[in-house]
Amino acid sequence: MPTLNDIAQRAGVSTSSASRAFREGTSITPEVRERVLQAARELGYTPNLLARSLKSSRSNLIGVDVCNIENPFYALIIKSMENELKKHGYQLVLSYSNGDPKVERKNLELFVGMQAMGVVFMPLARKNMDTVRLLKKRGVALIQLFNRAYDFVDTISVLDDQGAYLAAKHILQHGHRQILLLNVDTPFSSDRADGYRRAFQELGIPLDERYIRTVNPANLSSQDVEALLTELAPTAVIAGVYDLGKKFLTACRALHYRVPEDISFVAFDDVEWPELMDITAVSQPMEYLGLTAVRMLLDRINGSIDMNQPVSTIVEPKLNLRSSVKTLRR
Amino acid sequence: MPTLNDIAQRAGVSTSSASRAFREGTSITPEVRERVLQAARELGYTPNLLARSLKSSRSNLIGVDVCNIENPFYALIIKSMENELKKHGYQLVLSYSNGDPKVERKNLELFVGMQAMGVVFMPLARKNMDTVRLLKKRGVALIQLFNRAYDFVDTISVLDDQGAYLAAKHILQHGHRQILLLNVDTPFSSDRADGYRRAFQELGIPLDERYIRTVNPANLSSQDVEALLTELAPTAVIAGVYDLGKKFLTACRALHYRVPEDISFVAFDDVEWPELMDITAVSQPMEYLGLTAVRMLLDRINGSIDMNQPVSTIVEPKLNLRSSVKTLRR
DNA sequence: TTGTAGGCGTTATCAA
DNA sequence: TTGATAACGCCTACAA
Repeated sequence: MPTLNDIAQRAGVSTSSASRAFREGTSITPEVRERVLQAARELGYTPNLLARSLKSSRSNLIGVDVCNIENPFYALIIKSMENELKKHGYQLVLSYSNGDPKVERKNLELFVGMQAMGVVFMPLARKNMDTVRLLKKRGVALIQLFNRAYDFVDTISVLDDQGAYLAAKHILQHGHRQILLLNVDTPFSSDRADGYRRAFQELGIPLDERYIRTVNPANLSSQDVEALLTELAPTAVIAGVYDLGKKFLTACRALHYRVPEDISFVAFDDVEWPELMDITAVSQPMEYLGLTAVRMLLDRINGSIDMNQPVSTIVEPKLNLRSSVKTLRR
Repeated sequence: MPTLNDIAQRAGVSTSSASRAFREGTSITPEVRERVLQAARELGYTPNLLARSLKSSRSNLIGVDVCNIENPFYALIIKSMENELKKHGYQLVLSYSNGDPKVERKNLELFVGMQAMGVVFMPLARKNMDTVRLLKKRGVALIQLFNRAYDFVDTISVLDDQGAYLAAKHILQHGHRQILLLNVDTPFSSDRADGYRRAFQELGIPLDERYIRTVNPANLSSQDVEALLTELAPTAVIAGVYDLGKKFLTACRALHYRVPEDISFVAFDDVEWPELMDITAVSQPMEYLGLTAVRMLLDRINGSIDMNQPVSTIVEPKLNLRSSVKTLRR
């Protein structure tokens, strides 16, 4: 494994000159640089980024902890972040916590150890106060996505209640009254139930709280969903989160319900199948989320934001109208 | 930022003792170790993994370059790899090349620079011979996924022609004859067209080569697919790759074709929507692929495989039967 | 078991 | 512009 020294020797210059040849804006004669680069080519030399980072105390690493990669929604955000980061010379390091706070903690600590200059994570709960504080104290640029779990950390979140509001209103306006909201008990940005209630209120329609069902997507079986559907006999369903939409559709198949003929439906997160299946869905701007996250990180890293107080960006979802909501005559 | 030295001082021991306190299997008095760890806690110290890697020349980094993350299929492989890698103390570093060989090269070079101990990539073409050779020469454990582009590199691939064979046979046995294969021109593991032809041959059914259409998923518009469907009027379609399935379904919507009433369909890659839409699909064992990749990497890294010759693992896909293929009476 | 000293590969400082 | 020298933070003989 050739080192800078080997190159320097072969090129007949000092190590410092060799070092300079590999960096921009260093004072070096073009001729010397070329000689060094030539030697490097011959020996197949590549700068050791570990040593470079150690010396310069700039790792250019950004740690990203994702809670659930199976959701293609997150994949798109990662892609967006990776693209933007690379433009600025940073490298994305990926971890999954699967929503487990203990794993999240491990991952965050690892990022600290790797001297990551920035970290993006998606806290499901406020369970790692010490570790997050440590990151902050270390001066690591920090962003929490979707959930404002730690109030001293920059946040990017989505106005989920607005999504539920749009969905519920849309369905109500099509004449439905028994609208099942499959709500999630994760403490995300804002409670979908609020938006749901707001829609009823605004339209002056009485609300039956039984139709708001808080469930845990991780534990919920398709059978559970089937049971809910038969128990409550809703004419329409809002899936509060991506996975729940899948479970709803699976349950529909088992019960031989057709959408929208037998039951109307609005999905959350418009990726992959809603478009294919012509299903109306609440949509979040994934690329924008990723882009914003990176920008906020870089602003912190470059000190463009020198305030101590945390910044919060809230993004509004929209409703992509398709044909999964039937008009009911009453 | 506290260093090992600071900890040592505070604990009243030497740097080496402090160092030992953080590692397993080192000879150190429990009492001393505790004092060191206590000091670390007080100062919020975390070992600098960069320095550690530099010194020990073990970065524990595994670089993964993905060609297309939008395909949830890849996301699942990444998840599987990340899980397995973490168990063994390695960290996944992620990059996207989007199928661009130039970007792929950049990414591979970056991995070298980061002193990655292993690299997994998905070459679309054999365009980076120099760089891949360099990796190999450097002793980086190397795996190419899906495409045996470089013959001196370990490979994990899927028998794609088998997938196409199973699909075509299944459709033929349901009485179809005009079966459009949307084939891809990426030089993947094995040509789907071969499997398609094999099915016809085996059943002694004459084949019309016009029904094998090699297309480029990246450039192909839904309109193109519509045009193909109207031109050839197939009674069934096999989408050779994930994205093409989506485009097919979109085209169906535009043309008001129903699956399977008006046209039968088999998808490639059984993730996300085929199950929801009750569509028969060729399925690849994603978790197994990821797991195998990691095992092969670790074997190389640990020298369990000390041969020079490359290893190749080929996985067979299966056909998940659902109800998107109609039986034709002829 | 503990401490000392040297070095991993690079960059920064300072003279020349 | 160039080169010698000293770090960056850690690990590891080796000696005590």
